[in-house]
Amino acid sequence: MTLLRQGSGGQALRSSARREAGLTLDAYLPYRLSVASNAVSGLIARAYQDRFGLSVPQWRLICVLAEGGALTQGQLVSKTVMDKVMVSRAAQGLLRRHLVSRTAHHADARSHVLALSTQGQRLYAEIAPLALAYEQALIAGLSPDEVDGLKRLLSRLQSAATALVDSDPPA
Amino acid sequence: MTLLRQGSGGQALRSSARREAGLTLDAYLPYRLSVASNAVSGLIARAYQDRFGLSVPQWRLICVLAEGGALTQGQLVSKTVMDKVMVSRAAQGLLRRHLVSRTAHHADARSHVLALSTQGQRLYAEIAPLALAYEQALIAGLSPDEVDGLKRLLSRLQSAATALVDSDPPA
DNA sequence: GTGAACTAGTTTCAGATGATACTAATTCCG
DNA sequence: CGGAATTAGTATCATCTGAAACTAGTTCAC
Repeated sequence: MTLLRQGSGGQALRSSARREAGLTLDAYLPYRLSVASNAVSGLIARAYQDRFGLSVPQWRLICVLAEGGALTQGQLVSKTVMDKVMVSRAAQGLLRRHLVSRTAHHADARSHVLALSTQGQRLYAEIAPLALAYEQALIAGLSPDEVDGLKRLLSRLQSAATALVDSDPPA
Repeated sequence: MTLLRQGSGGQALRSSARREAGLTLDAYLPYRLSVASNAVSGLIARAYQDRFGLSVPQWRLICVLAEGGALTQGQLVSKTVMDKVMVSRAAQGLLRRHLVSRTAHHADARSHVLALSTQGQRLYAEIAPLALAYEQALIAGLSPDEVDGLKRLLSRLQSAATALVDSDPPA
């Protein structure tokens, strides 16, 4: 791993400095996490895009609306971990394609309530099995315990990261 | 979790359809992975940007060059899992700041060999401890076994995803 | 009630990103 | 050798993204 070519005139940091630093990209968790996530996201994104013309943000909205019924964009923001701009844009795309309906909020005229249209529900019913098939394909060979453990650790990293963002830096 | 408000006039899919689909965003691994990764990447990216004016791609190059000595951009591509355009741009930025040197490849005039400059090495020595401190802060509370397991599972997901990209779809 | 402070959502603008096309050098192969 | 096919790296363009400004509606406090 570290032994890949370096013969060609390389003048790497004397290994003492590296050992002192203790830092290798391949062993660095944030890097590993990012690379794995990009690989998976890319796969999923291409699948939804190619087959249904949906972006990932759009798919997330559909998914949450299918679970949760009618929601305002603000509620969607908190349920999807996307910012309001992204939700707004994704919603507009879905609206154009009549996959969601938008009705005035009964008590707040600024707010709109989004819900899956019949057509949107049909699309959801079509995509959901595919989404699950991808998940299955990805975790094939892992035990249910491993999958649970993985999810738990991911949550942990996520909350650690958000905590650090707020309460600032470790150095 | 699924019980968050939905009282407000919601007409969620009858739960039978959901159970049949078996799909909940919060339980969907690619989503969890993406959210966790974004949180961590955002944290790291901001840290490097604010304190050193480095983008994550630039930091990756520095890191690999510190490990591996002098490398061509092509070698950097394969070591960083970034495409050649990204490597090219990151390299240009580092070059502008004289953090890397670029010399002609002895045997191939198309190719350039990049290496950390003295200044670049200084910067690396300064950042590395911070990077490790962030990693430590993120995995605080996890046992070494858990961390190893996590890395192993991430690798597994990554290779499953790339395999699926090539050999196409599971449905 | 009326103005200050706030929230929902959209728009705008600037920088990041990715696919594609391009240039220059190299290799392959007859 | 000499031209077709490849490769290293860059530039171009169109899209995506995020931050901040903006609009419209609401709440709060006096």
